[in-house]
Amino acid sequence: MAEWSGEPAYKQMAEDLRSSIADGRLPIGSKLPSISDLMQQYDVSITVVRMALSALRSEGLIESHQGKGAFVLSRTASGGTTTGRSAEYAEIIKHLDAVQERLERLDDRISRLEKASRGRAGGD
Amino acid sequence: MAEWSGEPAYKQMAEDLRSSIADGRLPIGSKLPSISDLMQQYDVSITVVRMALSALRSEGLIESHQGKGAFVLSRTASGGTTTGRSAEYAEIIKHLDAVQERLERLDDRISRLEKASRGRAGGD
DNA sequence: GTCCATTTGTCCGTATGTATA
DNA sequence: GTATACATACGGACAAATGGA
Repeated sequence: MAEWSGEPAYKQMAEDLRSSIADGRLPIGSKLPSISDLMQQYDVSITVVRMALSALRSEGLIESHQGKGAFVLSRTASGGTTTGRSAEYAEIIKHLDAVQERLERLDDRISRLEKASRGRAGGD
Repeated sequence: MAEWSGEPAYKQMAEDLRSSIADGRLPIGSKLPSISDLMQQYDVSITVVRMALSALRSEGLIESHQGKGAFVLSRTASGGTTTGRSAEYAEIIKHLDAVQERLERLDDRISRLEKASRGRAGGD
């Protein structure tokens, strides 16, 4: 994590990943680098990586799956204390956004399966 | 944590503390036992205690302060942030969560189909 | 104000289990 | 069956904040 002071490494790392997600360098649905990769890229221990990912997970930005990896769920975090009453609206939109993205991917995968199924139907 | 199986120790511990908070054995404002105490009471490692507390912290149930301890903030996870007029909001989020869970299950079923499809394609 | 014990925060390393590819 | 990848769990070290002696 090079030299910094003031803020803990895992928070800097979380903020960095948060930025990457927000500006699209890590698009919705994309897979984050593995923990091992992140350890090397940021030159930190596995603990720091896990704490950073854990933070993003509780913010609803990513989700992790055993054996698969961590994937981007949404571009915007639910910061929580946005003082405006429209924060709730934004929160709902965020959730719906994530749902839409996931539906699109599921749609795509089902289409692929259907095509494969049709292809097999005449050949058997 | 004695003998149990099925669920990880930190989740059982979190659930136990969650219950204690919910039913008032750990009133709002009260201080939780220290990490060392919890380690002995539940007979688990410091890691498990920290994971359990971390879970409660992300739920907004407790907050921790260096040198002081961990204190109960709220009795319920969703009740603390949604005050009064946003009951509608909580309702919507609940529905959205249900949708997300159904998406997870669809994801699993599609994955299974894809695996079977790949097996037919390359296995024979 | 200083010293000291307590307590959480941060960070490091490792081992094993389990799901996925 | 092997390799990858995360989940769970263990343990320890030092720093920083707190509070009491």
